Amino acid sequence: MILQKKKTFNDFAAAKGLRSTRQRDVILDMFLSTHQHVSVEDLYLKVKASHPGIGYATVYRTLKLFAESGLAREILLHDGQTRYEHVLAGEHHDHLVCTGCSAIIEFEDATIEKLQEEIALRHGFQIRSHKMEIYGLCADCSAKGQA
Amino acid sequence: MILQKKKTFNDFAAAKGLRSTRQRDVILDMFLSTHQHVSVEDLYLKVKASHPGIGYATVYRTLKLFAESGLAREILLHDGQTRYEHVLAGEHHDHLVCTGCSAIIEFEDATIEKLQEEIALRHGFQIRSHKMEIYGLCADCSAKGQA
DNA sequence: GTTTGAATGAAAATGAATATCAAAAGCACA
DNA sequence: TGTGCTTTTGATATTCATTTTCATTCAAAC
Ligand SMILES: [Mn+2]
Ligand SMILES: [Mn+2]
Ligand SMILES: [Zn+2]
Ligand SMILES: [Zn+2]
Repeated sequence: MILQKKKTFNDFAAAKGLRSTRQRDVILDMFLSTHQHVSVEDLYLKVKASHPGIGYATVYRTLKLFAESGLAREILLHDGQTRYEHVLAGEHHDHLVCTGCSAIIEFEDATIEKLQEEIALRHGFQIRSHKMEIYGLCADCSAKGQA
Repeated sequence: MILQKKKTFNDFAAAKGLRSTRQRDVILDMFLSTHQHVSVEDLYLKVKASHPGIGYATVYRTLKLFAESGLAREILLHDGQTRYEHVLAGEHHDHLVCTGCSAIIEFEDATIEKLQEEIALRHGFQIRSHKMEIYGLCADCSAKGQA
């Protein structure tokens, strides 16, 4: 699993003629050990804890490379912070975002995806990507709100 | 139509105890005379042309008020600029965004909206808002790409 | 008219993302 | 293993949209 992902990135790097560096190895390890939806700041702090020499800009640049390699996906929610999440092969999902506690719930809906394609077709539009986010209160937060 | 919208804002302002100012009147008129999806910068320039005294910050603040009053909707596409669009009573739509020419096509799909509600229900999630954007190439741009 | 607090506008501050550039490091080749 | 060339890095500066600050102006209640 993790080895497979490292291979994905190494193949990408090789194909692009990128050099292999200690920094990129460390950042990749750290990214693979995180859970969903890390902000650049989050990951930077995590990296800095064990490798204080690694700079901010490098984390930014490297995460962009991960996204480009297909390893990660960049997501922009409504808080002005870019986040990155793991991309599982052939999988796609969208998000429920709690405005109370910032929890993010993932979901997949094949019917919606299909309908999106039909809409695009109807407008002669070629889909390259899409985003769909539902904002509101998660179960916990709406329970608390009423208590 | 326009009178109705002015009333919407005036009622909101009254309810909130906001004062009525020349600036807000001008900005409202200008906003109502624009077409879809104005950026703050766009509107500021338009306002400045006839009312050079009105400041940047006031346009920002006032557009936020319009959104709060239900008159306008804030939309954040992937170009780092907040835009505002008119809200027609009881209407909702989403966007197809062309990454070639920046054209924005609006669409509505009741089935998708319904499915979103079902998904939320399944997760005990209370929807407050949602966004759905499809990025890609519009008919014109994909035709040009092939030519 | 006077008073009082909200609104305004110019300018400064913020904050995320990107660019700059000298120093460090990877890598091909001898 | 060393040399030379090029990429990468990291500290810092810069950019750009947005927000904040704060002295001044103004709306509106008295
Ligand atoms: Mn996710
Ligand atoms: Mn629209
Ligand atoms: Zn929550
Ligand atoms: Zn186009």
